[in-house]
Amino acid sequence: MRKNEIRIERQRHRIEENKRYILKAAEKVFAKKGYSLTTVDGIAEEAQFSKATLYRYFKSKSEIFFEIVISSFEDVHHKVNKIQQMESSAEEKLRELIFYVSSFYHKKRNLARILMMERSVMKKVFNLDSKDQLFPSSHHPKIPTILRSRMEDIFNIMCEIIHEGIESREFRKVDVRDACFVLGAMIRGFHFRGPMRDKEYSVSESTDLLHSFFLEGIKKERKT
Amino acid sequence: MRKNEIRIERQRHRIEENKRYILKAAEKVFAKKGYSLTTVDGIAEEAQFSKATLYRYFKSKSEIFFEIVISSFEDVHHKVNKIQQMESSAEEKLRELIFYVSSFYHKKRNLARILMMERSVMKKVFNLDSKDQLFPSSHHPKIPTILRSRMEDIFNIMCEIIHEGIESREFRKVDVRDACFVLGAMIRGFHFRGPMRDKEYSVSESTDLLHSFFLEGIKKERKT
Amino acid sequence: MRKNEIRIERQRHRIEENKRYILKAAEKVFAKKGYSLTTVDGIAEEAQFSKATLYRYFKSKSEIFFEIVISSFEDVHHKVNKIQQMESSAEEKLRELIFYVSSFYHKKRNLARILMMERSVMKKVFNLDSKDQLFPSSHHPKIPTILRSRMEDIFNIMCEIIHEGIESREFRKVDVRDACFVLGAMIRGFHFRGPMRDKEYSVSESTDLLHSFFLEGIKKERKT
Amino acid sequence: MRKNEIRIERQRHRIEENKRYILKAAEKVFAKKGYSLTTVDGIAEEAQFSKATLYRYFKSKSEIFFEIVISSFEDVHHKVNKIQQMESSAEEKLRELIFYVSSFYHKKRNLARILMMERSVMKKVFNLDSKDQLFPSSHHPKIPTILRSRMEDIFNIMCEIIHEGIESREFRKVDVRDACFVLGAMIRGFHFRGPMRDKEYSVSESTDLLHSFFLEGIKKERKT
DNA sequence: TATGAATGAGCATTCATTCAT
DNA sequence: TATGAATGAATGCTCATTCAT
Repeated sequence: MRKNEIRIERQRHRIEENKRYILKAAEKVFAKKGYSLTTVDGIAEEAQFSKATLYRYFKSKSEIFFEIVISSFEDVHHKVNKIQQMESSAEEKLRELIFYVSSFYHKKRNLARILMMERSVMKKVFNLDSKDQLFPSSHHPKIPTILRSRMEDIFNIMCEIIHEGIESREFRKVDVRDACFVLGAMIRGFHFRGPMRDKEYSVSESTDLLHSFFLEGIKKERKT
Repeated sequence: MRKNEIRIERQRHRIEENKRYILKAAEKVFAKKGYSLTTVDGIAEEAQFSKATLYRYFKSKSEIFFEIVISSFEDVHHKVNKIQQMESSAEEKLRELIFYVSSFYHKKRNLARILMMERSVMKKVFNLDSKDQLFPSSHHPKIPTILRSRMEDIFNIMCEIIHEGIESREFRKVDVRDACFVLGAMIRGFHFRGPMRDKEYSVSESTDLLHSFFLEGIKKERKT
Repeated sequence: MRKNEIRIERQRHRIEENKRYILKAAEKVFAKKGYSLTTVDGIAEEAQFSKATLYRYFKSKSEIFFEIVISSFEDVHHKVNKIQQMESSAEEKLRELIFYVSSFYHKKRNLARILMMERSVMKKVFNLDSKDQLFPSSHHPKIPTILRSRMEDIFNIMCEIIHEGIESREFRKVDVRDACFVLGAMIRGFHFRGPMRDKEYSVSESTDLLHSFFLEGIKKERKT
Repeated sequence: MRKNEIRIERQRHRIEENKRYILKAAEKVFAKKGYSLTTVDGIAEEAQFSKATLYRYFKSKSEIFFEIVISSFEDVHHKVNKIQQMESSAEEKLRELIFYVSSFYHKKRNLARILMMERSVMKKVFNLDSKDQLFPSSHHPKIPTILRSRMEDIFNIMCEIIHEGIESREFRKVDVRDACFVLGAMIRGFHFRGPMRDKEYSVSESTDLLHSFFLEGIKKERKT
């Protein structure tokens, strides 16, 4: 039966691989076109599979999108966790965090854009979109729940880092959550710059910039 | 003939009024549904005009959207200009600016979202998007140009304010454009918070928060 | 305002006419192909409208079908009612009834076939097909209810006629409903003859046949 | 080689068994869903074989259906033949016949429904339906012929029984074929009752009912 | 032999846009 | 001028059937 096991294993592997491949292609297209303008045909073409084949691997366009999003969030979560476990000053960790989130946004800019910005679409796509009540536990059962919990995890780690900084007197006594929101906002806002900004910042440039501003503000130091 | 002129004037007026009315309705719908999910039927229904009538006033769905965006930018530009002309400290102006932009985002959140985020849609909508090359210079010929110039104006005023602050030694010697980008990012990012943040901030709360962080950073003051 | 009224009236009329026209075309196609094999494209082609236009007049393929069915039933109900009000012997009425139902089946054979035979399709199409719970009172709200009540009306009239015959001692003392079922079955079965019977009966031939068999049976009369 | 023969025999046997098994599963699904709504996937799942495997045993969805139908007809033919060979009065035989056909319809109701009713489907399935002319004589070459001849056999036996009854003066002098059609119609119609009849009849109840009505009619006996 | 994988051809439905009155 | 009517072009999704192993 060994043989059989191996074959099954190999098959599972191939399926996984194909899925990954499709997701990669899909991500490309989603990133280029946003959610609504992305057609399953388009994904299929990019992935060089037939449309019908995509439907063998995924139940729907929205599931494809969901898988992409989720897997990105897993990555972030993983990485952020690691940062938190580093043995360094809060400032150092913060820098690392900014760097990582920045590079994440840099790479996944368009994906994040969709997620955060095509909100009404996302609602239609993810939520208990009425239809899902018909096929109760088909689809990912609690799509938004998973997402939300991943997001919260990440957010909490950010909070912890800032908290540590305050404890160690590296940082001012600020409201941790407020600070966290602001930091998140800065990074996010910096990478979603709308169509205006012409200057391009590399990830490390933007990290420096954001890190410095978040730490120091722009106010001239008071002598105290 | 006088009479005729008056009538024409009256008509022009009515047309303007209708247009404004339609735009208002459209904005409501766009804000609720985003660009892709908004249908011309939907706008027509909201405006209580027939779809065909909309097409008498506007060339296309995208033009409607464009008009809305442009007019919003006019408003911002106007207001920002006013702030710049205030007789106050840079810090004061900055506060005012943050407050205004915040409340703008607050009100026009969803519109801005669309603008900044459904980028590929925007490209399709505004640019010489293949199709348009077939009907060259139909549509608003240089749609993005107008937009861009408005944006630049606004951006420049922000820069000036920060510049003044540096001159007056209220602010550190930072790169003006960098600071501007960061400030913009903070405000923008703060209002596009994605689906996670649960806490709601009023406009003045968020103004306080952002103003304070942008000025002071979170680093504990050095004694120097 | 007269003019306006007239115009509106005329429009309503045109709409009605178009609807009827489409329904007629659709009935033709449904009759030829059955429900599942009928495509909206097919109907559109038969009606010489664009597919999209059909959707202006009807919400869905199933609604089109439903309208056809309902209107047929209205006809039958109307006619059957009339027969019941005739001043004749039960036997006479019965004859009339058989004749009418026969000719109905003759004309609408294929439609009836669909209705009675593509049962699982019908279920999917008519019933609270989950989806309808989303658009609660859109669509015909109680599609099967209307149908059922029409059917019951018709059935009840049949019962009455047989009942009268028994009262007037034209007929044996049989269970009214049983007799009704059998009569219905005879007519129905006679016209849905499957692919085997080669002999063609005209409506009056079949009426004679069924009437005579239903009245007399095939048993040789007993002297009693 | 004997051994080889045995092995081949065994294989043939296994193939037969699998086929039967698949057909049984398919019948279940067809009965539940009708022809159009039945998917090959569904059959495969019910039969616990892979879809591709079904295609090793049968050329197409329609062939599967055909096999089911044919085998049902073989059964009927066999049984009807037996009834005809009974040593009893025509009335007795008739009763038996009605009982058997009734129970057949009762069991195979949905199958028969498909066969008789989804006619256009059947045409598409069985006949030289345009497509088949491209692959001439692939598929069962004369599918409907086999069917037709089975049907005729059965019909003829029915005729004989009625004929005997007339000869033996049990029955009136009616046209044998007419009577046969009517009888068939009664049974058929009684079991395809459309969606209206609420009362459920057991096979023997319905046999009694039909037998009695077919023999006696509903007319009150004349004293003569 | 048995089967997982792949797909072409369709299908119901939607929507921005044009046209005729 | 205002609008009801009409539609071409898509779009997400399905399914019978074939292929490669």
